[in-house]
Amino acid sequence: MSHAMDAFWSRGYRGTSIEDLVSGTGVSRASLYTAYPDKRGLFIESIKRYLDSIVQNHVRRLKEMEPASEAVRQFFLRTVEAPLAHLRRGCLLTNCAVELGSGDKEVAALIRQAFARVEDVLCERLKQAKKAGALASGVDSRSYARQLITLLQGIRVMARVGVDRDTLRDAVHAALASIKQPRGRPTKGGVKITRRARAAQSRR
Amino acid sequence: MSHAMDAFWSRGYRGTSIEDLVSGTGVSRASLYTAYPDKRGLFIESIKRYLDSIVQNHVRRLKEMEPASEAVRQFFLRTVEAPLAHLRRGCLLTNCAVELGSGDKEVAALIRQAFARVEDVLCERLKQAKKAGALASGVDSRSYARQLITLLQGIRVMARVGVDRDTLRDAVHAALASIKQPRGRPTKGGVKITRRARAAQSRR
DNA sequence: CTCTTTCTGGAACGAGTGTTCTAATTTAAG
DNA sequence: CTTAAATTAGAACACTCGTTCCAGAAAGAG
Repeated sequence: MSHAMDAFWSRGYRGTSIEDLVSGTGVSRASLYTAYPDKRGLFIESIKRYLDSIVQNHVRRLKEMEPASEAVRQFFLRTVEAPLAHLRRGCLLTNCAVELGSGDKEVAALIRQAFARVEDVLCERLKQAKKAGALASGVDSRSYARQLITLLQGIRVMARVGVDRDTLRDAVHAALASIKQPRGRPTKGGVKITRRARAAQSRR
Repeated sequence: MSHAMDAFWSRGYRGTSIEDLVSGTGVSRASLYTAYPDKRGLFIESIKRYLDSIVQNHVRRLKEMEPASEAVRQFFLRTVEAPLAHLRRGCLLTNCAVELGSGDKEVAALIRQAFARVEDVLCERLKQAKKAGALASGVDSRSYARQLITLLQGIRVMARVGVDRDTLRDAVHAALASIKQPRGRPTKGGVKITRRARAAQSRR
């Protein structure tokens, strides 16, 4: 159920009641409990749905874009330049990670696994970027990937309490300093930001 | 109330009930409500207590240690080498930031303000480190500070779901790569890690 | 049509929530 | 001691929570 995912995403696990899910969608209480064993079961299914849609989408773009250095760069720029509502909502995985911690082992494992997957893809692309000369040869791809995915979680936290977009932009640009920027402004699939659009997004 | 702070820290705002606070300490329901207007009031007071004790302590060490480059380095090493229980518990501010988002404006402002304060101190010390030649002159102190405090939030998220300590260590070392390390191993107040202690801490 | 299955709204349940109130008990002051 | 203030345990209140149950409506199959 997509509405369940949205609810958990916006209001968290404890913050979302069965009533919210029932009234927010056409499904009845009874048939909800025939489809899923309990709230937690529905929650886990929502996480998996999130992984297969939102996360999968980001990963795909990260994997497919060329050159690799630009794929990595855009991966973070898209995050930090996202609409304000998206920034405030954060990431379902990040939110769950903090709310539930490692108390629920199944959920924790699911989240760790997703983090590891993104780290792997980042690492792979960083290696390619290094081979292409867009990344200093002294940089360890694995460590750098780990740094970046940790930074991503931090961005999600900061954005959620309303830290200025400029602060997040600064953090990202500093972290991406080791990646050499291409000559012209990127346009093919890249995030092209006009001054007008930028001003509109920064508004809070 | 120190016990309230601990409870909110470990189990979050929604996860902590008045009953938890009453049974966990010697105070009665009635006198709790004479001391604080409601649960939220007590919660805010707990956050302030956290700021004045835990955060203040970390900031003090960050400000006082010499040289500045080592102060910054140790600030992050202490975090990542902390006992496992501490890592799992995370940071009260990070946890609250994610759990409550920017819904509660007073809480959100309190947290943003704390983040900004740490950022400022980090920035100040980075400037000193640069002047001392321990930081490349091309690095912008403000941006770097923002990168580091964002990374810190990320560490808190990752640690909470049980991501390997090695991963976090890697992330930190990569992020601190721009800071030149001193000649000998630091001992005066620094975190000295024997191989035995390291093995014990990494265990999970 | 009938029969069977699936789904519905809504009642009901027991437990837990934050908060208020009362009455008894402890503590401190004069 | 007496008197007054503070603090206690615990009942009570008005919810909300997740979950189960049930009578009826809808839908599909034969």
